[in-house]
Amino acid sequence: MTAYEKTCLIRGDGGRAVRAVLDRIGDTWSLLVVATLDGERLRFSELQQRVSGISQRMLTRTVRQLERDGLVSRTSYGEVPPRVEYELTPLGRTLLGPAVALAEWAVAHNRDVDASRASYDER
Amino acid sequence: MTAYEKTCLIRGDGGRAVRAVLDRIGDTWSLLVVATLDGERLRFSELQQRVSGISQRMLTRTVRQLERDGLVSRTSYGEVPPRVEYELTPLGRTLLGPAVALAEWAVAHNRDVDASRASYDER
DNA sequence: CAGGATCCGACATGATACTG
DNA sequence: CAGTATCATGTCGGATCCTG
Repeated sequence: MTAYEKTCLIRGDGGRAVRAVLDRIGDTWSLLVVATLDGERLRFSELQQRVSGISQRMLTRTVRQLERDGLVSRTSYGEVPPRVEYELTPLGRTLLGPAVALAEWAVAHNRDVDASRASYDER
Repeated sequence: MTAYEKTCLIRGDGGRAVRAVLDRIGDTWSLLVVATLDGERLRFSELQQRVSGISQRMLTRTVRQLERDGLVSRTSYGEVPPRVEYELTPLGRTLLGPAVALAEWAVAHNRDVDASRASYDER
C-alpha cells in the first residue's frame, strides 16, 4: 500500500470514518469491555469484576453504547433478582482484529514513547 | 491467535498498554495529523490546511504532544518570518499499520454501526 | 442484581485576540 | 508565520445515593 493510499484511507472524507470509530472505541473503557467479552458471555457483575477499576456507572454507559452500536448484545432474563448477560455480536468480533493490532503496537512501542517523553521533559 | 491470547494482549496489565495508546492517539486530531504527515514533510500552515477543520490551537497542541511522544519531529529554521516543518519519525511511521487497520475496519463496518444505531434509537 | 439519578471536578476543544 | 494567552463550553468519568 502506498503512502498516498494509506493517507486517503485514514483521512478519507475529512477523516470522518476514523473519527467515527475513535468516537466509539476511543474512550477509556469500550475497547477493554469488548476485549473482555471475547469468547465469553458475562453477567453485568462479572464484567465489572473483570474490567478492573471500572465504575458501575461507566460500565452501564459503555455497554449501552456498545449495544446501540451493535457491537454487544444484551440479554435480560425476566427474573428476580435480575440477571443480564452480555456477549459480543458478530460485528463486535470483527473489531478484535484492529484492536489486537493496536494492542500489539502498544506493547511493542510504549517503551520508546515513554523514553521519548522522558527526554523531552528533561528540557 | 486464541481468544485468550487476544484478551490478554488487549487487557494485559489491566489494559494499561492499550489505554496508553488511546490516550495518545484516541483524541480528535492526533491520528489525522499522523496520517497527513505520511510520506510528507509539511510546514505548520500546510498541515493546518490539509487537516480540515483543525484550529490553530489544537494543531499546536497536537503536534507538541506527538513530538513529545517521539512520533513526529519538528524542525525550526531560524528565519524571519518563521519556518517550521514537521515529519514523521521512524517510530511514528510504525503507527501507520495499526492506524490503517482501524481505518479499514471503519470504512468496512461504519454502515452496519450506523444502521444498528438507527434501529436502536427507534425504540 | 442491575441499574437510574444527581452532583461534581477535570479536561478537551473551540473562538478570539495578541506577539516575536 | 507560527505560535501563546485567555475565556467559554461541553463532555467524560467518578462518587454517592436510590430502586424494582
